[in-house]
Amino acid sequence: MLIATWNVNSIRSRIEHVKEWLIAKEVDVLCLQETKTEDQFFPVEVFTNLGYEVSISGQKSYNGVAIISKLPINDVNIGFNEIVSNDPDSTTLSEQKRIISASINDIRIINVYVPNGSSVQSEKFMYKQKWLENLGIYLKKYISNDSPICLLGDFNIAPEDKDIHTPKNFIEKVMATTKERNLLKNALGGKLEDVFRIFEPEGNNWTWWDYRHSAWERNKGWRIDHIYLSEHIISCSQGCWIDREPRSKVKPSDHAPLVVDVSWPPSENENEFFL
DNA sequence: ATGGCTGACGCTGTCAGA
Repeated sequence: MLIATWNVNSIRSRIEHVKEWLIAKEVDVLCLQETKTEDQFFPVEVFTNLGYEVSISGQKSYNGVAIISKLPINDVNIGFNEIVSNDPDSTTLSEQKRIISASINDIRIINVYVPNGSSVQSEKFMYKQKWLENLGIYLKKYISNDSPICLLGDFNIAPEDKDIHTPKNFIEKVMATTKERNLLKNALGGKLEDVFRIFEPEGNNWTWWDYRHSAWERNKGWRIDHIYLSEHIISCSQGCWIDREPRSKVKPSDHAPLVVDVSWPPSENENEFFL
């Protein structure tokens, strides 16, 4: 089972890239961020024609998340409200369309587009911090249920210095601050693991290259898109990789897709082994 | 080399992203 995340920077601008990629790579579940369109304009039929189901939460111009799945999509949650209902911030934090989750193949797939934060002095950085705190409350509900969880998306955070091409240029800058790194770590509750780092423990792996300064040509990137798995699935993961091919195209998204391969559900024999 | 691209909106500029 292949599960992927991709910030496409406008689904309507990127539809041909996404379609070609899905056909070529045979991904089962694709989570998109920055779709940048209202639900009524999302090109749903492109995906249903390929045999996928689609769940979307979009808005005009900014943000927007979607789940595209070959397997049935059940029990969809949009925004924070349904899960974090007692927090007054959760309503405000749900106005920007940045989180959608669903049950697919008995895995809780949680697709997030974490706010960028702009700069550490800005209001937007406060918003990012509140958003991450709310994500922690949201995740706690599923973690306490003992649900298999796949949390994935654009986190707009480099978890470690080795996730930045030139870390000395970005010390305590947005996406690299101790504050947001700790907020993300706390939100994960010690229960979700960054699966890419299991297979690629060294540095020099990027998922985002700035459009400016020929960052792609010079391979100056950041690793800000991640997939986090709960212990149920982490033991079933067969590989995790960044697919750089779509980033090399003409008029690309500034992000590349990140893919995880999981053997799920675990086979009977594997269950016996764990018993 | 990180203020120097890209997309949306809607109009020839402005906002936001990261």
